[in-house]
Amino acid sequence: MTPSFALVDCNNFYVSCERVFNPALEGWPVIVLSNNDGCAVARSNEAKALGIGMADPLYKIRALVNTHRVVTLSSNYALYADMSARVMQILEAQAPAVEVYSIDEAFLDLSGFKPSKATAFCRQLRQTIHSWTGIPTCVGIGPTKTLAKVANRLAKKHPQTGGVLNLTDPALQTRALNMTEIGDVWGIGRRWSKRLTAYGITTAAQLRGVCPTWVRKRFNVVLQQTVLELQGKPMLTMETCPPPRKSITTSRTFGQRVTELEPLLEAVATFTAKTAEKLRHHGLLTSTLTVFLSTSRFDRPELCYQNAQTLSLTEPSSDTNTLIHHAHAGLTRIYRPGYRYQKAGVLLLDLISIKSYQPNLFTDHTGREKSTHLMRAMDALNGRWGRGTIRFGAEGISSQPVWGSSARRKTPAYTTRWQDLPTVYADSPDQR
DNA sequence: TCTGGGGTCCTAGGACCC
DNA sequence: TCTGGGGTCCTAGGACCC
Repeated sequence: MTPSFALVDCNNFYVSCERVFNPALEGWPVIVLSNNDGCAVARSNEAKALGIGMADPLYKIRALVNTHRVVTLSSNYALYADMSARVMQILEAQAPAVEVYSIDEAFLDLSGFKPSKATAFCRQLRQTIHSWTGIPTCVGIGPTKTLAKVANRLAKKHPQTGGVLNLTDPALQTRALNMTEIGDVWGIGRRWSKRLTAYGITTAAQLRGVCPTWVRKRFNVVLQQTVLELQGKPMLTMETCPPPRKSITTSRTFGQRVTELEPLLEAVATFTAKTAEKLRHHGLLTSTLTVFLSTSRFDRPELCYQNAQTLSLTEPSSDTNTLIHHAHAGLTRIYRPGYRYQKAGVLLLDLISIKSYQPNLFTDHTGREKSTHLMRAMDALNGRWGRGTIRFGAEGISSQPVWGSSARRKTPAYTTRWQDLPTVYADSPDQR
């Protein structure tokens, strides 16, 4: 059976989610900002057409935003995560095998399909997703994941494809690869793009033509795989069940610079609590915690400082209290007065499943049991009434701490919080 | 003044061991 | 003055992804 992959990718995903609940945004240039309203992380086609680039800092595009009345929104991850789940649910129900690749993308295994059937199936799927969720998508089809990616990119770029492009045909493949710049190939970032260009390789078609062994020697196995995939030899397979996580982290840029240790301890406690919650949610335990803090990398070198401290736990744990203690110990060691800190975070490593945990001779069984009950109760309460309803004193009690991120234009959590449920009127506005 | 967050994988080099 | 070799493990840094 010839392998065939489809890549379903939501168009301008975050912006599309916002538009579902605010159709007035349709046709307008819209951008969604990163945490702290720092950079543009999603752009509508109109915003792209104005020249707003991915991850452009807001302060640099301020003039453009004002002149063209670009709508700027803070990111609303609760909404995007929920909308993503709805899209994926449709795929799971309709496609033979699905690999959720990111919040807005999934690979499908279409190996059983004839090429024309695959295209028709994807057109139908696209339509279903749109009418059931309001989210527009594009689909690329190819004999390898990398070629499906190429196809998807072209489907997005060229409306005449009707949102679906099938690159099963070799002649079409060549045409497509000739139209694709080297930096637009999946797996080729800015650095490699530059190095390849220095060798005179500037298109995907040229990259397909180079000797894989040469690439292996000059670059690495990852890029060699990319070459083979472009040649139509599948190196990457479907990963329908996600591999176990290796790390979990929470970090934030502060809304304003922080100089004192006190608020940093509070911020790090909050990040630790959040990370521990994720850890428990995944049924995992950690035995290594890293805490880090830094000034801005854009500061003058003499004002820059960054450091991290890694601590080992005597026993694997997912207890917020224990983890906060370690994080605080680490932070106190790396904190230096006199700097204007911009960011801090917590990283949990050496994760094991709670099922494979083995107590040792010195394990405090009563203590562990108590902790499990306490954490379970906390998670239940916060799940029911919202995150932070019940928290550790170390996290602070202010609803607007000095280190807090700013998110000035956040839309409601339309689909995940009862109070935020949108109201729909059957009559016309002037009758209200 | 203002510049995101959360991941994975590969490689080179050092430490250590026999 | 001459000063082995091979294997493994760990870590930091660099590259990529969305």
